[in-house]
This record gives sequence, C-alpha cells and structure tokens, in this order.
Amino acid sequence: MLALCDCNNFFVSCERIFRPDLNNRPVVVLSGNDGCVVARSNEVKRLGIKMGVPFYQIQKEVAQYKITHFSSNFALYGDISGRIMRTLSRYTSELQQYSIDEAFMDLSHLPDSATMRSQCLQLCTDILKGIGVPVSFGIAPSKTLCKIAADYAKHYAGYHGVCTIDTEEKRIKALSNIPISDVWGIGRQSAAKLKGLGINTALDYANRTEPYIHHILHQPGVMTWRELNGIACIENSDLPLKQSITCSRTFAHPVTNRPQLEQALSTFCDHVAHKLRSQHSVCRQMVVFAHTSRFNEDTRSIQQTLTFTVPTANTRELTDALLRTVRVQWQEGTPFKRAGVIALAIEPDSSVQQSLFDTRDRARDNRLQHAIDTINDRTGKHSLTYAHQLADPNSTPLYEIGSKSPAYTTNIADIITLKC
DNA sequence: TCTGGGGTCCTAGGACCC
DNA sequence: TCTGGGGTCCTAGGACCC
Repeated sequence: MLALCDCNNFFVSCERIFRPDLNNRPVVVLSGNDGCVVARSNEVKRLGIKMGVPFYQIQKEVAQYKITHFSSNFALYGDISGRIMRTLSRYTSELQQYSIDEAFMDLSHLPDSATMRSQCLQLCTDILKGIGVPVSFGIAPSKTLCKIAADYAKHYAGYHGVCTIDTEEKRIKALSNIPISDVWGIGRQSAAKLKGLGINTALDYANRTEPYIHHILHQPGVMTWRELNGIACIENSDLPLKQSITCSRTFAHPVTNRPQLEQALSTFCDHVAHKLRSQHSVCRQMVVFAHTSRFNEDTRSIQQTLTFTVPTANTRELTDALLRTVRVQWQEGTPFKRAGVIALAIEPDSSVQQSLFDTRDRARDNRLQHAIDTINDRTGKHSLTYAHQLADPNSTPLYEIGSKSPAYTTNIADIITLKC
C-alpha cells in the first residue's frame, strides 16, 4: 500500500503561515508577471474562479469580494515544501517527492490499514501544528488510486484528511463517483474522446478491456487503466539527472531591441548553466528560443538547437554560442514576448567524451568558472556576473511583480519581528 | 492593454544502416 | 516496365502533469 500526501491550496497555505489574518478569507497567488491565477483558497474556488485564468479577467471579483493577491514567492514555497518532505520522510523508508506539494510514501512496513490511517492522521496534525500547512492523504494500492483517495479526503470533512481505498467494494464506489476528466493521466483531449465513446466515469474506464483501451489511448492509457484496477505500474522514478533544464520568461512588454533580448537570454543561460553544474552535469545540446505572443495570429520566432562536440556547463561557452544565434536570426522590429533557454542531452560531468579537434582550453575555462562560483557562493548569488547579463532572471526590467511576500524563512533580512 | 513556468513520456515519420 | 526487408536513431510535436 502507498499513501499520497497532498498539501491543500499549497501556495496560499504558505502565504497564510505568516498572515494568519487571511485564514477563511479569499486569497490567490499569481504566476510570473502577475499574469494568471496559479493557486486559490477554498473561498476563491467557491466563487467559481478557475485555475489558470488571466488575472485581468477577474478584476471585478477581486474588488467585489476583497480577494487578497500575492505574486509567487518560490523561495518561501520551496523552503516550506522541504520542511514538509523532511517530516514525511521520518514515517517511511521510501519517500518519492512528486511535485513541490505532493509526495508518495511506501507504507508496506505497516501491518494493516487501520495503522496506516492513524499514522497519516498523526501526520496531518503534526504538519499543521509544526509547519502551519493543512495536508490530505490518500491511501491505496496504486498511485492513481491514491490520487483519487486524496481527492475524497480533501473534499469531504468526514474523512478528517485521510481516505483509504483498501477493498474492492470501496474501489468500485470511489471510481463510480469520479468523472473521467478528473483522473490523473487523463487530460482534456483524452477526456473528450472518451466521453464520445460513452466513458464518463473512472469506473466506466476501468471496466473496459485492456486491448480496447490500448486501441483508443495507446500505452499511457493502459498504464492508467491498470492503476485504476489496483495494479501498481507507475514506477518510482528516483530522480537521476534531470533530462532537461529550462529557464524562460514571458516579458511584461514585448522586446524589439536586440541588446535587451541578448541580456535576458544570457541571464537565462547562466541560470541554466548554474543548475547543470550544481547537479554535476554537462549538456550536449541547448535550445535557444524567442517568440512573439502566442495569442496573436502572426507568430514569428527565433529558434535554434545548438550542439556541442564536447558537452559543457560553462556559462561563457554556452552564452557565446547563444549570442551568435541571436545575431544571425535577429528580426528587426519583431515584438518578442517570450524567450528562454533549454539544456538537453544532459550527462554526468565525470565522464565527458573529449574531442580530438577541440580548440578550447577547458582546464582554464573551468578554473575561471569555478572561481566565479566560489565567489558567488561566499558573497551571495549574482554578486559576480558577466557584463552582458542581468543579476537574476526575475530582475529583468521587462518583468513586473506586484505584491510579493517577504522571504520569511530564507532571508535573514526578512525574518519576522515579535513584539511581546 | 493585460494570457506562467518547469517538467516527463510517447509516437510518427524521416534519415540512415546493411 | 520492373525497384526488398529488417533494423536503429533522431526529431518534432502532442499530451500530460503540477
């Protein structure tokens, strides 16, 4: 048996830790540039405000219901997430963090479902009291069933935060009440297709034959089908190296000036290169892109996949290649709205294939890079950067942030003061 | 006027090999 | 006029996740 721990309204709950006055009041957290709603409190969900709506479209409701809004504060959310994961890991030998606010726990060491339930209830209390975030648990034999159980736990107060699917009877009852579109792994496209075939609930889906499901939704659909039937088949991917690392931003105002785009892209590139180095890896390919708004009819773009004969994570080498691309493909007058850098073909830096025809002095490059990293580790991120880049990806003048909460738990200057 | 960011996996089709 | 069969690898694009 497995358990899924899912934080309730995670980003909103993080903001409320330090703003208890916002409990039971409507709160949203916004994406970059304060563009879209990415987290909602229960009060906001009840108003019918959907996940992902552009913020400007709900201004009326914001004023009418006095909705408090925050720009996203990932330093805070990441730190709170880490605290929750550490607490969970004390209760299981195997914890698989699935996202910033979710993790699967292996419970096979516990004797029966009553014990599993009581441990999860204890965790709900501990995490709420010790960290300040409400969480829910779903206990079941497969991950997809855990997701469904956690859904029930979240929406029906009677479960007190923990729902278990441990018998055939409970499984059938649970599946019969879940619309197919709410099943983990079934997205919009597949849901529409299935509805057309008369499959409306999770139970309808689970009751079809495996070859039929394969015919409709191929291999990924079959995985979901097995999981719904209680056969665990989604592996524990114990996060080896990341397969790709992206840094991209949508600009508040379109960029038509080449130095500005180059400045933004070099900054993203440095961020990606730094991430590569921090996981002791290098990349053989890098994608550079910039495109116009996807909401316009006439879309134009700069896009290039760069391949390196010797894989690298050196900021200077990657940036040089990137800037050459931008200079070749630059389109005067094009309003670029979004740009980014993606590292691909990532490998460990311990076993890099060298090239006979390499002309770079890599030992020297690495010494310089190492010196820069050491200075930044000691004196703070971005204290030493290349002249053509910005301090950090979020500091671009093209990026606008409205109301970000302090980094209460990760910046000494932002620590709260208590007056007794 | 204003529409996020970071990932994974699968598939089809093209290029290539003998 | 007629033009094989069996592979692998890479890439772009789609679908999905939070």
